[in-house]
Amino acid sequence: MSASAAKKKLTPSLEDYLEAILVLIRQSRVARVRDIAKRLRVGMPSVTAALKALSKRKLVNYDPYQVITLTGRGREIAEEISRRHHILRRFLTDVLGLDAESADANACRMEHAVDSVLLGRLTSFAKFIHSCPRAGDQWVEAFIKSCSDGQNSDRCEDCLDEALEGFRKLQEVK
Amino acid sequence: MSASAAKKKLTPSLEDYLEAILVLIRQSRVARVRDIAKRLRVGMPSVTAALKALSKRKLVNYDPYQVITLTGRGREIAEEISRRHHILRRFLTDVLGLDAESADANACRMEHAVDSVLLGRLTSFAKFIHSCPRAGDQWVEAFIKSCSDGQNSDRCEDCLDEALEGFRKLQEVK
DNA sequence: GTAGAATGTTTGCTTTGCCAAACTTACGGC
DNA sequence: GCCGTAAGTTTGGCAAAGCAAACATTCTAC
Repeated sequence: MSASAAKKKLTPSLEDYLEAILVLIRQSRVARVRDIAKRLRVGMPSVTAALKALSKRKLVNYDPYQVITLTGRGREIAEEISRRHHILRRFLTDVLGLDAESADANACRMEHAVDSVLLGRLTSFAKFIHSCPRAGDQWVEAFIKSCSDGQNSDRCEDCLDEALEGFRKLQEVK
Repeated sequence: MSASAAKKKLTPSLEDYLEAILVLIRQSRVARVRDIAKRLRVGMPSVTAALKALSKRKLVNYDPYQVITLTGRGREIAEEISRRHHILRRFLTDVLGLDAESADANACRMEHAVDSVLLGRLTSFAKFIHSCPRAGDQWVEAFIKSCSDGQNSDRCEDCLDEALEGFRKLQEVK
């Protein structure tokens, strides 16, 4: 009904632009068309078009040839997207043991696909692993090692011993 | 340079069509335009267009008004996509404890975003959890419970005891 | 302070994906 | 066997996203 300019849901592409602008501003105080283009691997005309679209939605302040800034709402949204990216990337590196580059590339694509429930679960799971006595950092490392070793767990017993010892200490404390 | 019709990478949209066709064929032996449209929540003209595109790539056998079948290559690709979907959905339900509907919706969107390395990690991780003495099914259940309980781990000690007992048995066996 | 390079924008075109309306084909009931 | 409806297709249109080439502006180096 109301064809108002503002609040419709963003496309993945526009989300990418918004996120890129935020990152560049954080990095170097300003976002330039050239840098946005390079970062997203698109041509400058595409950036201009995107800026107009974002401007129409009141998410960036855009005047031709002028400095690009985010509006309040634009910054909010960009930060939400950035947060998603960050959570995903951390999960991929810290839990699944992907290398930084691969994690970032996957996070970049996944950030438009996961809903907030799933995102919450990923966060909880990472926290749970970290704090649960049955798991913990060494346990995650054992998993990651088992991946790069090709096959798994020759050292399952050592790991178990380690865990047992940890547990005993934990129980003695109480 | 060869502008050959066949092997270019599929768009997410075409992947969806291919997967839908496979699912419908599995379900009821034939795929009809109507059912594909309903499944993907698009209009029938979109389906016709997609079928032509897939036909041009030799992934489906398409003649107007005729029965739709997959070619060998088409089936291969469709099964690969279906496999991705399945792995993702299982991870989301079995490890992160999402409900079936939410898991499916997320898997549906994620299947176009994750690369094969990540997919492999998800598989390995699920297997690792399942078979590692420090984790196992009860451990996963404890996580999922901690999610629905709002906050976590009153019963951390019980869980620990359980784990300890399991370990002792395991070590006695050897 | 001005010319050339760098940056940004416009124009016009392409592709992909979707839809509604109009048209065509096929099938089931009589 | 033919007729109407359901299924499928075509046509024409729209929006998003991209690019190259041409044009405009700004900056920088002299």
